[in-house]
Amino acid sequence: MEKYNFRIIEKKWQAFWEKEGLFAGKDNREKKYYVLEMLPYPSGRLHMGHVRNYTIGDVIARYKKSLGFNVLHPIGWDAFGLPAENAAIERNTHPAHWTRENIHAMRSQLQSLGFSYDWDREVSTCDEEYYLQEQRIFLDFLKHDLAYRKESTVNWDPLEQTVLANEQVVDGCGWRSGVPIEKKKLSQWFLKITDFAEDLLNGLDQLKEWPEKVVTMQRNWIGKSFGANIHFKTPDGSMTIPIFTTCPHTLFGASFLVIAAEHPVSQSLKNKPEIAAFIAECAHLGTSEKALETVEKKGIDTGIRVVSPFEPDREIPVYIANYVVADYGTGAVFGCPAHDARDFEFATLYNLPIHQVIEPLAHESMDLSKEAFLGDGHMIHSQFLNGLTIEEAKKKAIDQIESLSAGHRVTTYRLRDWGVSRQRYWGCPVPIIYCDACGTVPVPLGDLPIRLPEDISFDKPGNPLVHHSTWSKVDCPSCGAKARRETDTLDTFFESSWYFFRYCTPHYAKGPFDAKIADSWCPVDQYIGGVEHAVLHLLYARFFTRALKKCGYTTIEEPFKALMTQGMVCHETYKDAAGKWMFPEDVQKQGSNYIHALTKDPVTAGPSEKMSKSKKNVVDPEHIIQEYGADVARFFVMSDSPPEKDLDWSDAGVQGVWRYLNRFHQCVQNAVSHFTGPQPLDVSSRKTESTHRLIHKTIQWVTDDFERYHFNKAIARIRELSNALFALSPENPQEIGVLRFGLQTLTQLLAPIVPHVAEEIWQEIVQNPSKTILEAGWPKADPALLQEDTVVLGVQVNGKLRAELTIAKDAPQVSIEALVIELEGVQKYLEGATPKKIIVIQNRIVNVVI
RNA sequence: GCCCGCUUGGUGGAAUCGGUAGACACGACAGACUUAAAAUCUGUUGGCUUUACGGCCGUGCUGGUUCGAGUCCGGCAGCGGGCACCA
Repeated sequence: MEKYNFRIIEKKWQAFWEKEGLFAGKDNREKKYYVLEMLPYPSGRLHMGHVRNYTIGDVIARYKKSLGFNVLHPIGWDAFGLPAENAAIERNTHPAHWTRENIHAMRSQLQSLGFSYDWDREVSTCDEEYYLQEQRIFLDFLKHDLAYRKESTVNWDPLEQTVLANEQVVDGCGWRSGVPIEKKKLSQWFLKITDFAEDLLNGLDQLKEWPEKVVTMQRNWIGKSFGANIHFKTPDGSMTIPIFTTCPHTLFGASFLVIAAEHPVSQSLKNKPEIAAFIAECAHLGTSEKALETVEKKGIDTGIRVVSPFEPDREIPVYIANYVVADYGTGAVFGCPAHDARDFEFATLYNLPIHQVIEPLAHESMDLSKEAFLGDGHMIHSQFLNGLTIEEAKKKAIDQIESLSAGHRVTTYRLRDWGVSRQRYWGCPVPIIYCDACGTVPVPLGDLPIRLPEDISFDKPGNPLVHHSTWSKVDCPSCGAKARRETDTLDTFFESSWYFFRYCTPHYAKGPFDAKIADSWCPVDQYIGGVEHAVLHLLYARFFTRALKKCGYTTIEEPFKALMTQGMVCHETYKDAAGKWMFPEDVQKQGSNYIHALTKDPVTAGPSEKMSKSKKNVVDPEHIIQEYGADVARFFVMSDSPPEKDLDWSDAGVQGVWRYLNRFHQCVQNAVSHFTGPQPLDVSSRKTESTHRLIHKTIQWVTDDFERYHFNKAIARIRELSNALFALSPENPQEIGVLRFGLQTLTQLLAPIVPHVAEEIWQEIVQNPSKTILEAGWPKADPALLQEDTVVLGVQVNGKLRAELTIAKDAPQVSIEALVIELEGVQKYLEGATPKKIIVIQNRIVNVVI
């Protein structure tokens, strides 16, 4: 078989589409459709995860275009960030240079995959054009009381004199220095996302086209909870420690109080050496919640004793503990070991009493010598709460606390304000000036953008902006005195929180975007990206949209109407005889064993895992495109798994796709020479009649599957139709009409997935068409041909399949019952008896119960 | 640790509403073509059992609801994602 020349075809059509401007989104037109894939970080080269993400988006974009939508499908670069600085340090290059080279390489890779991007809208967040607008947004947030400054804790590497990301903290030590980290308080910029906590929570109900799991994760992240602030006092009443709890009903089970190391009471005891040492030890834990929660529980008795408002005579100890979150609630909680797992662990460690206050319901089991009881039940050993359910007891306990003036009910959110300050060079500078006389002064709009200096060095530890000899030295815009610039830059999530608006008017200079045009395109109709962004990026973008609305930039509230979270791309892992990871391309398969391609030594294959550089189980998209072409790569990533599930990369599967596309191409080559003049559909034979029906059914199935994004199923249907069409003979005059119609339809159904070869074949079948295949529209199924007049029913006896019955569609129940008991397969089990019951489900199944 | 998912043949997956488990593909095996190989084409392919017809078992494990469970409910195990400075 002659292979089709993808090298020529793909280049040819990519050039044609670009010349014709086929994929330019046209502003202010009806029937808009905005499809967007998550903003990529320019890490250097495209990986398979990108290929999958962008192919899904492109298939949707092309499908919608063929349905006649005015599609907006832009792309850009999340170009600020930590990896550029790491590269600068490790390879002695400049972050800007490294980033721009990466963008250049990745752009040409994207182009070689034939994605239908409107390249005129490309944006890079590190471009002055972009971050100028970002500084403007920041100043507006400041004006509208959405940005403020406060102290917060960071991971500090004492050797490198740098702030570390949680990712850079390994086992409590700096990843480069290996020195135990410390917590350090810094004054930083925050955005008031908590102002919108309730609104962000309520908005989730409108997101009907988001995966339920993402909505749930966001709901839990916002973490609205009802509870109480309760004042514990020292017996002499000289000191009060307020605590927050969502379990006020277990107050009679309290046997200790735990406070965070950062709590003012803890800090006030630093003069005691053992307490100071413990606080210092807690500081090595860093700021990540995971570290706090998984650390071995540890505490130290402060010597302070307090009493609960309900039991003024029972003193309980106050401990400083390493597992208390300082920023949540009041940084202090009471411990009820009988009914909280963490408190139980702590109490067991320090021999603190365990008071049961909930009596389990009959079916629940409890063993307080082994673990806390967390189930449902009724209150006991709790004076006025005895006998109540948990819910009743919560309410009554808080009422009582309020009447004693010992606290009050509160609604809290787990959500904290968003810290956007980063002590790094490669980010958007915060447009603020500090003046000794005037304080914090916003940079006047006319002075924007605050550009990053180019002459920087990473020789010294810390932020190069701080070390720069002149950059931060400015005159105060307000009084003219000597002042200094803010040297912090913005979190890169800031850039990705509004880029989808910028795409609407990517070169707009008067503001972040033209409100009228942006509102006509937004919200994004379909957003596609990794589930790892389920909370942070997506929540920040939802917050930003509300904040921008508050500042008058938009009328939109929810940025993303529908969301799809695609799975990861995985590959088998390989290790050589020495146990070192190996690239798949260096491994050969020999029978059922694997060997080293060069040395022929045996190789052990491990489980399929997410492709990662560290395990070397990566396949470079570039190689696939070189060897098989973009269409094959696109087809494979769409065919093997549903988009939201993980995809296993398989070289054999790729070859299978290559064979299929060649068969398809060959079939068309064999047929086109017979396409002469008008060739009416001849459906007089059984074969052509059933194939004709199959064509229409396939249109229907594929359309339904595309609408639901079940691309792998759509492709299975396409394959089935292909198998039927490849079996027809172009030499047979009776079959040629159906074959021609079938191939034409097949090409249209394939066009969103394999656009290059489809466009080429379209030319050959339609012969000098005036439109591209997408402009020719999407095929429509004839409803009359979708109906079948007979159905095959499964016949069960006691739930087990024993026979089949072919019968007219919608046949009446009585006639089915009569026919079914006569069937040989049923008679065999009936043995002359009458069935107890016959259950008939129309057009599906019959169950004979005996 | 907490929150959220996932688990179906040798492999990826299909089964849309509780109704015939395994569509479609990969791999494997057999055959055709070929001096031969590659490529291509045709056929078989969940497991056990039976000469055959057939029978039994089977959707991570376990218990339940139902005429009927991959699908619903309870418990358990394994794997993955997120946990606020990676993006």
